[in-house]
Amino acid sequence: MAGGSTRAEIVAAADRLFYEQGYEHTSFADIAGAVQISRGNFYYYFKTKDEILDAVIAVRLENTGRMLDAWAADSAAPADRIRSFIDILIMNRVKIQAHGCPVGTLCNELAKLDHPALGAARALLLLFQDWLARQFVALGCADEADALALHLLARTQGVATLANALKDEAFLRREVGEMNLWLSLRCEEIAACSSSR
Amino acid sequence: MAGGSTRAEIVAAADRLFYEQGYEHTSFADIAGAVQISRGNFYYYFKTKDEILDAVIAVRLENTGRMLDAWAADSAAPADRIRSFIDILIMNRVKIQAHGCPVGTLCNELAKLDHPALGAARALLLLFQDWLARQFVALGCADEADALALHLLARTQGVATLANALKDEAFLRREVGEMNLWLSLRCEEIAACSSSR
DNA sequence: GTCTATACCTCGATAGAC
DNA sequence: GTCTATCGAGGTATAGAC
Repeated sequence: MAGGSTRAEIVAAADRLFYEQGYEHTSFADIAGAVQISRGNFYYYFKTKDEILDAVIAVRLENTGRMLDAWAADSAAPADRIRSFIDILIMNRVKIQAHGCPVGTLCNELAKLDHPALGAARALLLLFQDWLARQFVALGCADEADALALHLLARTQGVATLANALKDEAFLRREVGEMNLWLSLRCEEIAACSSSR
Repeated sequence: MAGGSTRAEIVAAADRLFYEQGYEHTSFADIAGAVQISRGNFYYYFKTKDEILDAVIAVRLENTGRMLDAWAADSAAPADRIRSFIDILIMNRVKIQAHGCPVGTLCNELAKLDHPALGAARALLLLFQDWLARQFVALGCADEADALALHLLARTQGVATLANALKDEAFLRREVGEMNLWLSLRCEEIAACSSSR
């Protein structure tokens, strides 16, 4: 259907522009221009700017869920799955250096604007947290799974923030190495602990 | 002098509002309203919005420098000085949960806007990095001092981002504990290494 | 479903009286 | 040094022709 495709195009363009320029800095004219439609037509699909933000967050939730499913399908071992998560910093290093983490920077901006959609954006973080926590449970750290998930999430956020501010790829790669090392040490501890039982 | 004080008041109000609401979301009317002067008078002190941003960053650089000097004066031991840095997350926890890290969120926003002042904002991060690196050198980790400084800086940024997005004080306190533990382990390693020499 | 035209507001910025 | 008045640009949002 042509209508469904136009709507999807608008959301995709808004998704990209909100990431690259920020939510508030992106105008309807910017989005309409990117999709090559008129502003009037734009309003046929979305009445307010908040509506399109909700749609963008919803589509990001879907895409993130699919990505996590793919990582789970690619690797059976929980440690390898967690490494897939850490490696997004490398995979997306160019965009991260240019625009930061899409999730972290959005939450950041919405918090400043005191925007009601912060709750929805927060769900994106919780999606990652829940998925990571499940991997840590499978790894044998049930007691601290949530804390470990948040710890790793925080470290990736910090690396993304500094990589963006300093445009320092060597730093980014070094920190990814540190995170993988941290994970390996955790795995060794668990192996030692369970074999001594 | 009354003139100098008005200017300082404008910068102080802009500093606070840029932190709380973001740079772009804060209008001249907001700042003028906070200082209780007219918009016209505002332009007597600052011709453009970029000018007041530069002034805010300059005053933040001064204040940060003073804070670092105070920490150095308070503690002779480099490890204790580093702990002073880590503890700002606790000291400023309420504001961090509400508005994030003043430095990180500003760099974030300026990167999205592709704003020329990003370079100046980056100097704020480098001020922290240099100071932390000097403490790590004094601690006996000269070879990796810069990397350790950036690592710690990244972790505080990540904690601030998540604490802001999730409004989770328990997480913030837990991560501060982890960072202090990490520092203690580093100190033990150094002590063991130098005694075995 | 897509367009043009436009209302209405707030923004950054200027001019000039006092 | 402080004010009022105002400009032009650009923002969100609406009305209505096609």
